[in-house]
Amino acid sequence: MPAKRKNGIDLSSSLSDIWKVLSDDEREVLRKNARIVNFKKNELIYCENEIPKDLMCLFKGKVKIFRTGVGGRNQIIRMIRPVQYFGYRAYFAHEPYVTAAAAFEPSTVCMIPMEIIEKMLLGNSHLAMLFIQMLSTDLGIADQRVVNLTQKHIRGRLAESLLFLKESYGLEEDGATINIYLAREDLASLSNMTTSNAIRTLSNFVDEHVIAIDGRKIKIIDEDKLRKISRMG
Amino acid sequence: MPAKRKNGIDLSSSLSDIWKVLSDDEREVLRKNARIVNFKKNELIYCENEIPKDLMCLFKGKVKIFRTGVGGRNQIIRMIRPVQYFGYRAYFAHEPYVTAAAAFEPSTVCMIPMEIIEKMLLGNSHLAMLFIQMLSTDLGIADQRVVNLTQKHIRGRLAESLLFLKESYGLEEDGATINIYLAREDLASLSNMTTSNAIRTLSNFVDEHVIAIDGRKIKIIDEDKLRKISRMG
DNA sequence: TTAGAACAATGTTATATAACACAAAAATAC
DNA sequence: GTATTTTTGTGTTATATAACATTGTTCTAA
Repeated sequence: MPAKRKNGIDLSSSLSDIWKVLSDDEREVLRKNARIVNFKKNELIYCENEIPKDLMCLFKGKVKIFRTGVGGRNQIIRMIRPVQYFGYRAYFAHEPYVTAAAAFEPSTVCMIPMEIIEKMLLGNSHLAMLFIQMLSTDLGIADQRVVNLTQKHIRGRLAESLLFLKESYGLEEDGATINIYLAREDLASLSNMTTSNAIRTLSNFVDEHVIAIDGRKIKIIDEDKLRKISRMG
Repeated sequence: MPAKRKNGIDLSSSLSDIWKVLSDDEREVLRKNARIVNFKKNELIYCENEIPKDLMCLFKGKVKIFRTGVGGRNQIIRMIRPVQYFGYRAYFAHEPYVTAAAAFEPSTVCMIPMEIIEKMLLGNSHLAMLFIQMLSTDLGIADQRVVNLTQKHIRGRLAESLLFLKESYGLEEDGATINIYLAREDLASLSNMTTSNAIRTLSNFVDEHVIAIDGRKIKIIDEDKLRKISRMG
């Protein structure tokens, strides 16, 4: 039996991870309570200090989780790709959001009230394990990120970001172009540097034949070298 | 009925958070499977790349979770106080440890095999919620830490660390001395700076009458000023 | 009690990176 | 299609912080 559709989107295939561990009754509850929301490019999905209300699942598009630091300088904390969940951490910690989320490009997000999820969690321990696993993975990434961002030099940080983008969003048909187009400013706030330095370092990489750039398209020419730069700094 | 004792330690009062959400049967399982291990000052509790096996609960002492970064430079990621749990994240993420843990001072740790905990989790969703909450809180802290460590200047980072130590370990009877004595080197690797700079900045704070130092004892003289420095950088 | 190591303090130099300024190119609006 | 804003690119300067060197101090051990 195919799942009911909302705005032409098949919930059962899109919410895959969660869907798998649910009973028919639980699935019906989700169907009834899920909202599908579309966001324009650069539109805010939630913002700092807001009270978290929904579990969000990115169906389509690309989303950045970021935080405004000293002197209004933004720092990208995490990036979300389809089909990943986000927005639930603060609810579980009983805090307002400490980050904000915005769509990089036109995006479709499925929202399910956290109260529903929380109730479901108490009756379905496999669902709980899923959240424990996601949180544990993210915390491990955050722990490593702290060290990478603070100890590596500019070149190493930018190289790492490029590799991270490749892992996250993959390559285009040519097998080289990273499948996400970021402004230099976003690349900078992902790599903890100023925009000027992102631009400069990117140019250096081009001179060294590690990458090629065409506007916002970045082609990885020599991945080994990029990895070496990322490791060494 | 009082809980059985192991090496003179009362499990039921020490494992408080977890204990509360367990049934009598589950408590009995923990009693049977818990080991109490003592660690000397500076002794390693677990190390990087090791396979995680136990949930650990610090009963007595102080523990640092750290990571070896570029060029062997250590970075303290988290600090543990009694009665906090640690060592479980990597197991849930199905990874080897990305961090190491060491005792700052003579410490007593209760260890419970993660297999036991995982099984218990599937049958007790309140226990699962507890882990979800702990992980969510830690992830929020990590997210904020990334921004603080990368964007604040040395003075701000050190001030923040001192405040953090005060919040975590409290003050002594005099109402001013921070209740943990760290080497300058540890203070540095907690604040992402070199040992020299930790020493220098500490001396500056003394000159400015923000703190007073006597060896490794740090007395907070002007907390407001310290907060201001932490905010501004 | 002395020898040796670990730790703390301080000054000097080197350097990575931010900050600033400006020009060119591209995107967007009118 | 021109005007205006945003983004990208590049050179210059300033500065925060690491790196290094040296000395004094405290702790540890034989």
